[in-house]
Amino acid sequence: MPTNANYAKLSVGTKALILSKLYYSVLSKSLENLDVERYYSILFFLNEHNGCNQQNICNNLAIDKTAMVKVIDHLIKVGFVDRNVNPDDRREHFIVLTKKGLKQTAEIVKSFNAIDSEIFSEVSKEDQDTFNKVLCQLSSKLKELPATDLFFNYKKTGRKKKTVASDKV
Amino acid sequence: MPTNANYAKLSVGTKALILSKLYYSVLSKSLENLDVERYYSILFFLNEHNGCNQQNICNNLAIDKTAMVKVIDHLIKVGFVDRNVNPDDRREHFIVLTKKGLKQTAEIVKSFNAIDSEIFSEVSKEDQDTFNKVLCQLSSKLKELPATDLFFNYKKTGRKKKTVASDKV
DNA sequence: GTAAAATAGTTGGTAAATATAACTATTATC
DNA sequence: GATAATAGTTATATTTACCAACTATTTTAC
Repeated sequence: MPTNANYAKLSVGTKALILSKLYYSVLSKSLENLDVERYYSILFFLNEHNGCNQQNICNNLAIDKTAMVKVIDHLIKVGFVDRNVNPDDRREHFIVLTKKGLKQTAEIVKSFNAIDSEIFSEVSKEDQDTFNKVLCQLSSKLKELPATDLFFNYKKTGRKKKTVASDKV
Repeated sequence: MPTNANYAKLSVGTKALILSKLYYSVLSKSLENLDVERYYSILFFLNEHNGCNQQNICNNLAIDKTAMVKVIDHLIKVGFVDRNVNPDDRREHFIVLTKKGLKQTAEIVKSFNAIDSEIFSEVSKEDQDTFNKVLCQLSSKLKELPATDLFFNYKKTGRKKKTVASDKV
């Protein structure tokens, strides 16, 4: 019983969530031999932005900064990164991959790339470009969406929610 | 400092995860007045498949069945659904929306649709079709990916992972 | 017809993710 | 110099994810 018809009816948010679950499931299977079992996207990001601060990772990967503290703590514990105070702005802590972190992150990057090229292998270049363009557009749209304005028909509580930093994804 | 360049470099799995986070953040803000604060995708699915069994929801939304038990327990507690044993196959439990569940699920469906149409509003019909087609292709590809074959360069542990049901998303 | 396998669901435990509020330290702004 | 803003931390509570082991029921194979 194939359920492509069921799938098509889902919201794009739900389809994206399903895709990410399937993706990370495959990814983690392919990386079982590493010394971390998760945080792959963070290490992937660090590979491109080695030495950035924690807030930067949070903004680019849509991760809460209080969660990031524990993630970095863990990555320090397993010897993947160091946390260095920026002498020019002592509020900032630079996150730097160690030699071990760099080595294993290279494996992570390879796996990410291998999965991407595998699952896109039968998609035309044009369709890939369109897909990526729309994906980016949707995220941009969502970031600027003032939910309380759009959904005028729902009564709002007085609750405040988190703000969005300027360099967020 | 816009980070579209950073975003573009991420894997499709990570981009999808970010999209889903942004999406559900907007969604939950728009539905703060309801008697549930999550499980929206499950209620959305039930709206189309009222009376299906738990496994069916799991397969279509890529949710673990042990997690589903607790979700359904909660939805029963807040009066959104009933859990009825199928007399023809007493292993199966049908999940049926109550009158209250139907009413509030209608609001959820409205919100899902409102967000989708809002964020797709500036995307051409052709691009929408391409996007959805590729999204579906990627999920299908991921489901059939035998990670151990793809990543021949990684040593495998003896661990077994979960199997994939035939009607999974 | 019965044993074995498969399926649907449940339980319990562990670890991790998520969210929030309150907090320190530091720097920027007025 | 007071105030606000920023980067990060701590603490807490809830939810989720994952897995192994389990019951109950139905299907399959011999």
